[in-house]
Amino acid sequence: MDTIKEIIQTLHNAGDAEIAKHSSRFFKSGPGEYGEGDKFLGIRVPVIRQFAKQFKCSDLETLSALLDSDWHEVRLLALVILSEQFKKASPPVRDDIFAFYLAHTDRINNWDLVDCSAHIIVGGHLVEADKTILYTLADSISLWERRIAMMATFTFIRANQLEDTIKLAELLLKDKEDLIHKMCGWMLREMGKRDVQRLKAFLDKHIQTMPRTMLRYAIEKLPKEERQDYLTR
DNA sequence: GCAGCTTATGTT
DNA sequence: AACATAAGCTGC
Repeated sequence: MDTIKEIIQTLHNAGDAEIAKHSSRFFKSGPGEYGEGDKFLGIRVPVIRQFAKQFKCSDLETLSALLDSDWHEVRLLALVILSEQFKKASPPVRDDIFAFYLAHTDRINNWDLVDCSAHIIVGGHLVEADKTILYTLADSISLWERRIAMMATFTFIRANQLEDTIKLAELLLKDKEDLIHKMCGWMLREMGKRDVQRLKAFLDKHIQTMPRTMLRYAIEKLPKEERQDYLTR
């Protein structure tokens, strides 16, 4: 059994000051920015994924302690391990992991932490279940809970369930955060790969009020002329 | 404010 | 190896 201290020490040893400096800027950890106060060890994602294999058997208590870390990569490690465990878990264990995830959203507090896990754990749990909780998350004051809600629909889209992506995008249409505009545009685009008529219906309905970034992401896979048409309407 | 570019990462 | 995706950055 690896102790929490051993895991954190292992990550500390793998850190690189230059990468940490770059990550700190890239993930907006400055005052007033969305990642305010976050601290970085400077470890690239593929290296974290290697460590996740090494520590894949960590229990929820250990993962909870890792999520409590001030270090961004320690939290990322915990979420990669948790996501991998979810994929291989039995239904009752999946229930536990899902509940654990929702109980720790305050520590899933940057876009990469959401994007590596929400579609696997929240999407994976809800794809064959009641999805009401998504609308609670989408209504949260937390930017990250709202992003988790939309990211979860990635799994629904892959299962050809397109309805929730549209409903959530409509709920989030007036969101003030650029990171939500991007996420909605991304999922709308993915939805459009399955049903382009449905995407166009959404665009025709909302083009006057959609944030520009959401629109641009959503139309990215349309033919050039159609893209141009939507951009100049 | 917008369109296009750069870097890191994941998938096939 | 080639392609697709995210984010931030930059010049208009």
